[in-house]
Parts: sequence; C-alpha cells; structure tokens
Amino acid sequence: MEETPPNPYTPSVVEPKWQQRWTERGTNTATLDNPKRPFYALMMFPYPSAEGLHVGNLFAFTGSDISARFHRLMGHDVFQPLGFDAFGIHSENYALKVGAHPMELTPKNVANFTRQLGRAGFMVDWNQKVDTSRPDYYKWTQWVFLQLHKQGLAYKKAAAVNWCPTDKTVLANEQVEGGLCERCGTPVEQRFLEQWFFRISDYAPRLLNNLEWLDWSNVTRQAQRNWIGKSEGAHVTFDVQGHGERLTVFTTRADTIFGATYLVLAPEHPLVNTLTTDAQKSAVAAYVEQTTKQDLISRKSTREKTGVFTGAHAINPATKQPVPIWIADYVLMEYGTGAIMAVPGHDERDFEFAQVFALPIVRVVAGADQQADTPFDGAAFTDDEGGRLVNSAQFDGMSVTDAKREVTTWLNTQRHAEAVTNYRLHDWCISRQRYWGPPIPIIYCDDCGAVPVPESQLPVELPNIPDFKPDDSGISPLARHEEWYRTPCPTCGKSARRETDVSDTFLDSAWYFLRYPSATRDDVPFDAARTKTWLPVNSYIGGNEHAVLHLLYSRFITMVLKDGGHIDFEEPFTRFRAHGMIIREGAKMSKSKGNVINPDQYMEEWGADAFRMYLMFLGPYEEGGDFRDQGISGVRRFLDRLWASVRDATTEGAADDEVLRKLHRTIKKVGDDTANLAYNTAIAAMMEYINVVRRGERAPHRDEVLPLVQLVAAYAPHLAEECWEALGHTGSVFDAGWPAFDASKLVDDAVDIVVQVNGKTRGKVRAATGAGQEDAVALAMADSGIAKFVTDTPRKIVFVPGRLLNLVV
RNA sequence: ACCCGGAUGGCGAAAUGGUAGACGCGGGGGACUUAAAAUCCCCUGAUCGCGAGGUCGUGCGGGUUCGAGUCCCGCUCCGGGUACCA
Repeated sequence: MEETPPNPYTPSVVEPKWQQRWTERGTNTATLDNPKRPFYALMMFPYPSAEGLHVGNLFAFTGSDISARFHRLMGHDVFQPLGFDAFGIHSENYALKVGAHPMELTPKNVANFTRQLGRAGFMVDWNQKVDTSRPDYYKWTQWVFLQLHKQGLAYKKAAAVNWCPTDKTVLANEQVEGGLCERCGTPVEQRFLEQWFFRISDYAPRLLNNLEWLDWSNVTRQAQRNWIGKSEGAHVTFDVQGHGERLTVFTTRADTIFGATYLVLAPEHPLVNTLTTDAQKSAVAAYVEQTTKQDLISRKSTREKTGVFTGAHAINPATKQPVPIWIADYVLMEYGTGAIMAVPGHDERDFEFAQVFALPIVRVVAGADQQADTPFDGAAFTDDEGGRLVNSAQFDGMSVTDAKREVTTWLNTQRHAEAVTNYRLHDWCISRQRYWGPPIPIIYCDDCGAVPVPESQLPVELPNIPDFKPDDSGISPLARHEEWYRTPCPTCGKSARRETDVSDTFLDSAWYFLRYPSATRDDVPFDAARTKTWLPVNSYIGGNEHAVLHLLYSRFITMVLKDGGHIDFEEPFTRFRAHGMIIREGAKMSKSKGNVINPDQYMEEWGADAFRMYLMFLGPYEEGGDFRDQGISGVRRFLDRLWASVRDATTEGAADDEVLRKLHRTIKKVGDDTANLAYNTAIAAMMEYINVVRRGERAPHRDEVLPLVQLVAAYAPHLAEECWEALGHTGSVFDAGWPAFDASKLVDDAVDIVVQVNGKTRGKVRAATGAGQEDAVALAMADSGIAKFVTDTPRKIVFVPGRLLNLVV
C-alpha cells in the first residue's frame, strides 16, 4: 500500500461535524434582546420551488452570508434570519401541473430547501424563520392590509385583467406570451373586474426623494427613479364644441399647443360615450370592443396606429380653431389623464397617427437651420435643443424651454392650463383571483358595505379545498365555497360574504423583514422593543430583478406603517447592494438548455466550502460571474493547502519576517475587500498569501497561519472551524474576532521606483523608503539600462515618492 | 427607442491617472515516483532577435496629460431593465 499523506482535508467529514456543532452550541443564534452592537443582515428570502435551491440562490446567499459572518468577526451581534416566500402563483401553477395540493407540496419544498441551506453552511438563525403561507404569518399580512384600509390607502375599483376565454381564467402578465395564453394558445382578452388597490402613487414624491440619500446600489436607485417616472408638465383644458364638457390632457410640451391639431382619448376614457356623435357611434363601439378583446401586453407592444374619429371637436385654446377628437389605443388610460393633445409635428407617435389618418401636421418648433415653413422630412421634429417657436403668434422666436413655462402661464391666465407634476407610478393592484395567497380580510354586507374584518378575528384562514383551480367565473376559486365565504357581518351580524380574492405575493414580502426578530410572537406582528433594536435593516443583499417591485413596495409599506404610528423609521433598508447574475460557460442557465447547475452534486464532490468560495471567486459579486466547471479545482487546492499549512504548522523558532509583512498586507486587503463585497479579490489575496507561506513546501510557523484561519472563516466556515480547533482552540472561530494588523508592518525598508523616460517604462530602481527626487534621479542615472535612454538634460522631472520617476527629455 | 452595465491573454478575471494581465483555470517543461495520480518548482499576450534587448498591445476613431485600460468627445458590438408614459 502507498503511503497516504497524513490527515488529508475531507469536507465530507468536516462539514457535517461543524454543522452539527453549530446547532448544538447555538452558534448561529443571535442575541435578540440587549445585544451590544446589533447588526441586521438580510438576504432576500427564496420562493421554495420543487426543483430545490438554484445556484443563483446559493450565489446570492453566500455573498450575504460572508458579509454577515464578516460583521460578526468585526465584533457585531449579527442577526441573519431566513424564510420562505411560499405563497403565490408559481407554487400554485406547479401544484396544478403535477396534480398536487400546494398545502402539501409547500412543506415538502420548504424541508428540502432547509436541508440544502443547512448543507451550504449558512449562519442562519433558524429560530426566527418565516413562512408566508402559514397562518401565523399571513395573519399579520392581513393585519397590514387592515392598516392600509384604516389609513384610507386601500380602495376598490374596476381594472383590466388578462382573461383566457378557453381556459376561462385570469392570467398573470407572465402567463401571456405574445398575446396568447401560454397554456392553450388562445388569444387573451381583457376583462374588467373590481379589484383592491393601494394608493402608492400618493407616496411617489417621498419614494423618489428618499432615493437621494439611501445607501443603495446605483443601478437599483436608478431603476426606481425610472419606474416612479416623475414628469413635469401641464394639464391643458379644451372646451368641447357644442357640449358643456371640457377635456383635460396632460402634456410636457405646452410650448407646442399651437401645433395641437387633434385630441386623442384612450378608448376607456369616461367621456367617450358622451362625446361620440350618432353617426360615429357604431364605429366607436366596434373599436372599443376590439381594444378590449386584446390582451394588455400586445396592446402596448403593437406599434401600428389605429383609431376612430368620435365626430366631436374641441377648441384649441391657443388657436381658437376646432380640432377633431379621436380615440386610439396608443393613448393609455392609466397615464396622465387618459387624453392627449396630439402635436404630430413634434411627437413621433402623433406623427405616425396623423399620417395614417391624414390629419394636419403643423410646424411650431424650428431647429437651428429651419424656418417656419421647412417641411417635415417624413418624421416629427422632436429635437428641441436650440429649437425656437414658429407659427405660434406672440411666442414666435422663443426657446422651447422658455416657451414651456410662458405658454403654460399664458394659458393659465385664461384658466386653460395648470403646471403639474405627473408620475408614471400607478396604484398597486393587490387583488389576485387565485387560491394560493392570503384572503383579503374584507366582508361584504348588503347593509354595511365593505367591512374590514376586525383584527381580533384574524387570521382569515385559507381553507384547504381540493378544487383550487381557477374556473370560468372569473373570480377566485374560493367563491365556489359558500360554507367558507358566508359569514356574519362584523358590524350588524347579518349574513354577509367574504372577499374571495387573495392578495398579491408582493404584499407578503413587503413587510417580512419586520417579522423576523419577532417571528415567535403570536400576539403582535412585531415587538416594539425588538423592532427598535434591530430595524431598519443594516445590510440587505439581493437580486436586481427585485429592484422595482419588491423593494419599492417594501419602502411604501414601511412609510405607511410609520405614518400609522407603528414604527419610527420610514426606510426599511439602510444599505442595499444588488448582486450580479451567474451564467455558465458564457451562456444563460436554463432548464431548456440543460445547463443548470445542481448545487447538491457540487457540494458532494468538492465540499460546501469549496463551492461557496468558487462561486465568490468567479467575478465581482455585484456583477456576477461565469461558472466554468474546471475552475473549482483552484479554490479546492487553496483549501487543501490551507489545511496542510495548519496541520504542519510549527511553534518552534519565530515566524518569518518577510511572510509576516505579507500577512499584514493581506489582513488589510481582505478586510477592505470583504467590507466592499469585493470577494473575488479578497480570495485572490488569501491565495497569494498561502503561496508565500507554502513556497517550496516550507513548514509554516503557527503565527503565520493562525490569522489566515480568521480571514478565511467568512468564506469557508467549516474548514476554518476545523483549523481553529486543530490550532488548539475550543470556542468558535466566529467568536475570535478579526486579526489585528500592524500598520508598521505594511511598509518595507526599501521600495521599487519605476523609472520612465518620456513616459515609457525603462526600468526600476530600488530606493530606501522615503527617498527624495534627487536620490531617485541619481539611482536611475547610475543604471546604464535606463541612462542610455536619457540623451539630454531632463527638461522636466515627474516624481511620485515611493512609486515613480519620469524623466522628460 | 430610452435608461443602466460591460468590452483587457487560449479562458474566468486584476489594476487610487503611474511597471497592463494580480489570482485562478487551461497549456508547456522539470522534480519526486518502477509508473501513474497527487504534490512541489519554473515558464506561458503578440512579434522581431542567437542574445542583451527592442517594437506593438486593454472594441473603434479623436482629444486632455510628462504619463490613459482608467478622464473627455464621437461611434461599434454585447448583456440587463423599461417600453406607444404624451
């Protein structure tokens, strides 16, 4: 038999050993009450799919875990909880597909996720877990709804949903592909249903302004700014000829009013019926119906302009000329006032429309080299930089910027305009005509109307019904269960009906971070003292796919709870960082490509520590990385070498001075990089260090390897614990703190100074630390390899102390 | 179309305006071994040269600077997000 190396690193032994110890010793349990330096580290909780943990989840969680463990090493009391976003259409659709019930499937998936998460070795305080589909959680989701209702921020109105006439069911936007139902291929229609909305648009200015000071990834803040879509403009009012009615439009280009040659209303506009003349009634009705028959997605993506004349005319308040009123689906009811003044000369869409229907196009803005009568060259003139007004009476010659203001003021004096700020953000529809979600806690009584369920009667439990599939009624499956929805009115006691819609999953996740510290309390949604101690969240890490919806809704709900007096902060996440996406061998991972990584398999073969570390080594955490199968051997080799160094470490003699200098530089770099989520370069620095420690199979000194164990702990927690123990400690390395570094050890006695001649590097000289320019020049000129390029007396000398000398001749 | 990112060796990637390619993968050579694996050491951008050494090189074209992968202007391509938003 061959001689095997003594005591090799065996993750399959080390990892379970420490996972068990952590559980036994409560290593990952946070000190929730009276912590000294509380630090709430949050990662976005996963949706527990049947496929199990995706490598993308693992990538995200590992980066978050490293940050949390690092903060703990730096002396914080870190609370890092995790839970499951278990409600929602994904779970429900999957259950439908496999013919199982979500109430049975979900606990199984949660158990599998919990196993996988444990296997990966995350520092999660499982005592405080959350599962949004359990009554002890959604009781409080319903409570949140009631707070909004109480504050007048929840209301009901009719709104369009996607409807599949074959499956006879409501579809989510992602279930519509190119205007067709993803399951049966039938063209999808719109239906108008009464639904619950939250007035998030009231909060638009606050949501926008706070972005200025939030410590969040720029990409995320920018995405939210775009989504909120602040737009400065004016409401302009047109009198309708022969009617008492007036029409108000929103425009950002009040300056072009003289070129407004027609108006367009959204087909759903409430005045369409009133304004349409008898002659046009049937054409308009047909068009409105055709629009309705289209799904929401393809209506917004087809670019061909269609529309119908209503037969009515309005008076342009600037020109006093009558202009025709049309309806067209390119005008959206949900933005602005659902009506526009069309200026075909200076708006691409209006131009296209005017071309199709031969409507007049008037130039009212001229560019630098254009005149009032310069013809349009087949396109609208939208470049307003340096444009001057033409064909606009007293405003001729004025710049576009000035005219926006002046025209609005002028129209305002005639009560025809008002400067307004409009937001793209519209109210949040939380109704889902589905089963797998928290029932909306409202009871309809014929006498009392829509009555909120009293808080004392929460939760409104989701019944376990076998037939949870949506049906042809267009309303929730719960509506088929009279025994469930019949209930006495809380106000008058008469027989009444429960709301049968459930709420949006985004409501579940819009407050979950408040629940974690208080997850074991069943008498309150969140304990006042714990909330004060732990919130707002110190560090939130997650995917930028949630940049808008989840993060915006969470901010909104937090503001509402603050306004309701439940909490004393209005921004939930002090710091947010978006991680990147992980691809494989240059291609996106997908089931259809069959290139999805199975984390279990990799952890089995290489160990969780190696897998974690490899994921972090792929590239910058905030940008993502390319998973190449062969690459993992590199980090595994590093861990093998680390273990061997600990195993072979000696206490005899003293540590090598050179190695110690490298060590102190490494402590600094790993600390700085880890704090900045620059995990890839932190790992590279540790690899560099171990290359120095092990160079030529030298036996390292204990003092050289011990601090490295602390540095690597956040990255490879199991192995670090094992090493820490092997070095004679009984406690956890995570309670050992961060190694001290000696700044004086960062500087050498001598440094290399790069020497350039005319900006070209020609060599380097070794100079004493702190050497001045004259010393450096002397050393450079003494080097024949450098001096030969210095053909004349230097005209100019650039000297960067300790770094560089540039001789310009 | 708009808003963000990004483009650097065979590959994943590093580089406060200061030696481009750290670290890792892959490849080549060597040591150890009967042998292989593992481990360890060295080499590995292109090109010219026997060599010392030189020249070129960070998507493209300009500019600023003693000096540009990095800053500025104008493009090209790729990725992500939003999208008839008036």
